[in-house]
Amino acid sequence: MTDPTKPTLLIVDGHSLAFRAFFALPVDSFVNAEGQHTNGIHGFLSMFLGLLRDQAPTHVAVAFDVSDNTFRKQEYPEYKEGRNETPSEFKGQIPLLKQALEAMNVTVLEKDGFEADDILATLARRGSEAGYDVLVCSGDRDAIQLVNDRVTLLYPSVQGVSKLKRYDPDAVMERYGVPPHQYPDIAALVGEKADNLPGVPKVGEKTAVKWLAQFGSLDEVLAGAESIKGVVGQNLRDHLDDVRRNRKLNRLLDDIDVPVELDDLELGTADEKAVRDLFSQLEFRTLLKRVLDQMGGVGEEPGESAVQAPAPQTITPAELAGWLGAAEGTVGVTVLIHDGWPTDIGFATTSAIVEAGWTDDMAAALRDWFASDAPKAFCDAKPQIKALARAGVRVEALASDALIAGWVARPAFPDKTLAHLVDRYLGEKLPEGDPDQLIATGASAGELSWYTLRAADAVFDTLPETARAVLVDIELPTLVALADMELAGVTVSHEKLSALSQSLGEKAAQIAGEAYAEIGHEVNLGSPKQLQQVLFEELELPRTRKTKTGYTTDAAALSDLQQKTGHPFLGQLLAHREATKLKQIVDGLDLAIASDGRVHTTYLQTGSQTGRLSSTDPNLQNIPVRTEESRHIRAAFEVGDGFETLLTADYSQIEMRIMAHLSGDAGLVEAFNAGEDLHRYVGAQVFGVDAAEVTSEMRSKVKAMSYGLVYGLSAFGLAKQLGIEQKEAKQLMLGYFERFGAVRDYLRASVERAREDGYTETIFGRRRPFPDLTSPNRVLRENAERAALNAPIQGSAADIMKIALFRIHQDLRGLESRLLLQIHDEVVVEVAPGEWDEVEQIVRARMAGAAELSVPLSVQVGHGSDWNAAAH
DNA sequence: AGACTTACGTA
DNA sequence: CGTACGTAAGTCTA
Repeated sequence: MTDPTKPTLLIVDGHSLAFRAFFALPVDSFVNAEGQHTNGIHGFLSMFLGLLRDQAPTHVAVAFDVSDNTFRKQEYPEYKEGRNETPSEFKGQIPLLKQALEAMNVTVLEKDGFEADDILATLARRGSEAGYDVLVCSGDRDAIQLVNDRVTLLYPSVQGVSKLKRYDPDAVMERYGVPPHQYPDIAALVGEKADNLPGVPKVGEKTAVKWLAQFGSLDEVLAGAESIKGVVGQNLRDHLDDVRRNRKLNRLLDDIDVPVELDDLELGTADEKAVRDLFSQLEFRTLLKRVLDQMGGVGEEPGESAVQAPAPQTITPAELAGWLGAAEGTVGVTVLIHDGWPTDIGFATTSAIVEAGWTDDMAAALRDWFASDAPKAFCDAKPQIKALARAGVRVEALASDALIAGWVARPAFPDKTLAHLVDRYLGEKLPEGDPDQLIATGASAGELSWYTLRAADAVFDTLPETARAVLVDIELPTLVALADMELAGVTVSHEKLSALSQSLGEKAAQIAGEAYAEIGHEVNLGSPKQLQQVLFEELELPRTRKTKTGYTTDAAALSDLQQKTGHPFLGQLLAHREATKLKQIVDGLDLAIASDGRVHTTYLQTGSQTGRLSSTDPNLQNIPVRTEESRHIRAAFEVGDGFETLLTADYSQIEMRIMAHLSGDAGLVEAFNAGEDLHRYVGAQVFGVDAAEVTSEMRSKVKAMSYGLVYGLSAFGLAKQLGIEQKEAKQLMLGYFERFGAVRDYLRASVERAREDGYTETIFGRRRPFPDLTSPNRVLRENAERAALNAPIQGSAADIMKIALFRIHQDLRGLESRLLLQIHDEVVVEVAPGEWDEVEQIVRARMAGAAELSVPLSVQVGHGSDWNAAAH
């Protein structure tokens, strides 16, 4: 590479390379908890560290442009005009990059009135005169002119910033056909679009090289312009001044006053504390490790380099209780599972690892410790806690779950595995198994526990105070409740479902037959593509809203078409859709009934960006309820054997109440405190009539408006939903805000606040980053605005329900009754004989008391032998 | 087989 | 041009 006896000076164009890195790395994958984009910084530093490692420079400097106000701009005001605006996600990365370089004790240079390339040129000259090997790293082609026997250019290739092409004089000759000092002549003739320097029309590299070879120099080309034939010759003659101007502007100044001595650029060691602080804020784990490894020098934290896990000791049941009793601090735990049952177990402190296969003796030896208040850290605790529970081991004192901590930190990009967390937060590699080996060759249960413990700590350290409270006071207790709910499952009647499935199937078949008769042939009614053929080409119905691949056939559009044309096929299609959809849900549900006659969903605690749960396999949070027919499905959810009844409890208008609380809108707060029918009350206010005079039409309008508010509904959307003119919708909104203006003020202020902070926060401190709020892209920005408007409201509701949920779960200890389901604002409890009164009291108190708002939390409770009956 | 698209169920 | 999810079927691509 470079001569080891000579000092090597590396000079880097910071701005141009960070900008290339910005476009090379996915912008959305590099966002820290504050919403700061970091892809340009990350990409630059990664490349920079690679340079330090591979080129081993002894002296280093990174140069930046200060502003657009350069001597070139003064000479030619159009210089660099017409460029696209710098993406907002990139702005703000440069100051942080400079901070990072300064923390690494790398000299950062900039000079008012000049570009980074001029600093590069000056230092390259001074370095080569002083006998250094000089490496110039820039993404600007003008830097090619700096190449000579002592100066090599490293130029990023199109594949990305990490691949740098070396240009020495021979390489320049080979690529451009001229020696380096002549490259600006080519550039002057061809022009540079990025700098808004037009060249000679129709002249490209080929022609420019030919002329230079022919005439010897640019001056001679210009002098001999008369002799060049054809259109290009004329073009050249017409643009002589442009070429001269280009050549003047693309000459890099190698004698500007850079107030630094070469000795000052000697590469030192990083300021470890500064690097740690900044990289922790930027959430750069891997880079932190690389910096400390490469530039660490003194003061490395003990243990930091010793990332080798302690050797795992296989332990006997007899020894285990003693080991656990002696362990200090939080213990990392990993339960390996097969078919829901434990197969292996491992424990780790920061300094020791023990592990063993799962046996009954082991279970007996563990039971007391797991039930004790000794703190335990898991990674993805829920399935492990469930497996332990199946084996008769109850887990108390869940101190951390690394996976959930990672989600609380970054709800948009939750790390899915321990390996991700170890990589991101520890900057280490989790030993990987060979997937071809039948027996795992990767980390053992004990080793996984060791990584889990350290990763959980590392994630926790990055969390802001409020997020720590969310994790510890809300998420972890919720997790324990969810594990029990999943284990319990809910009884679903196979008999009811198969009867339903059959009748829905017959209904669908009959409707399909009628539909085929209507259009004269069969068609796959489930195929949007075939339906488009039928609707818009055969039947020649008016086209609907466009989709990516054609025209939509969704229910709203079909109803609309039906209104317009009255074509019978449309009604048949809609009815068929409904029947098949229901049948599909029924069949899916039936298939999910386990051997105990119950359906056990899995709640994803890290599945949403707002803080809500989601439910999968099967999803029990979207069981139909709206139509009469669909309620038969809910009727198949029954109280289980040995229990007396199902209890359902749901919050009334919880999101509107939260909005009343957050906005402090006197009218809305009063509406809730009045305790009447909310929409009737609001309707009376908006339409200026007595509550008794609010018609059902008025009521449904304000109801739609109220709900829409929470989602950032526009007049357009409101009009569409209510089937009214946009003008009327606008009037409705105006009337609404006349009475409830503080709501609008709150919503606006809340989005503005989020734009400044880069994130939203719920009442309980759960944060969600919104980097797109400052995007220049209107669609992205407005989408982010609506989501940011909704996030604190939906998220606060989720927080409240979680708090209620785990408190109910705790209160139900000692009773036989148990929680079964959570559907966002509703819970379902299976009540044991004789426990109704107590259970109802617990549920009401815990739900109503989950948060102290300026309006009451109203809870509706019902009971019945099935879910449908209980809902009334 | 896996990714994408469309459609649709819930709060 | 209404937020947050999960599932299934059809269709396209490898």
